[in-house]
Amino acid sequence: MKLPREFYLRDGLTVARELIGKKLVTNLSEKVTGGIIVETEAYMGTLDAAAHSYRGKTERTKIFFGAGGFVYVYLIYGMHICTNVVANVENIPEAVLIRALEPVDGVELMKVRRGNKNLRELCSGPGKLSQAMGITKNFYGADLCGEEIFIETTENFSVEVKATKRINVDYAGAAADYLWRFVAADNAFLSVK
DNA sequence: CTGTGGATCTTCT
DNA sequence: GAAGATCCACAGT
Repeated sequence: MKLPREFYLRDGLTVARELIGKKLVTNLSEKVTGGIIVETEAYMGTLDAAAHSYRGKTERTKIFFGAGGFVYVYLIYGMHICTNVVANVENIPEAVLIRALEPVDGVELMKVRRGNKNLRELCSGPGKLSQAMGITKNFYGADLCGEEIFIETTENFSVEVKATKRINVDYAGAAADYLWRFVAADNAFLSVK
């Protein structure tokens, strides 16, 4: 079952926590790839010095300020795409970064996109999973309630969710210590070894 | 197996 | 003009 718009209209921390164990799917030119979300981070707008939306609305971050359930992608370090899900209602700029997936559907296609890496290397990081899923800058603003990219519920995937500190945000002052990263406990496909 | 540095470009100062 | 929500190749152990 595809998650409805209402799922995304709640606060970013709730959305980040509940996305663990759901399945992210892309459907491009009849080619489907999908994986279980095992790692997320919440970025909480005006409360959070690490969030891109912290300093207000710009051309890049305007999608943050719209309603939840849309995709925010951006280029990091000049070479990698990061995939985020916008959370909460209009004018509350929160988002959830998808950091790792456990590959499920279209694994062969993922390997082609990633250059024949082994299963554990396909989606264990934000740049990697974006490449494996075929997500590019063209997905900026894509609707998660549409057909090309969406998140659905899963059966028989229950895990313990753990909250930890976020990755690579030490520059964000006090916000660097918030426990706003959520992981499926002991999962083999997390981005950090 | 671990550690280090290069690649590459958008955004905001 | 500098730094960033990263990844990978390559060198050394």
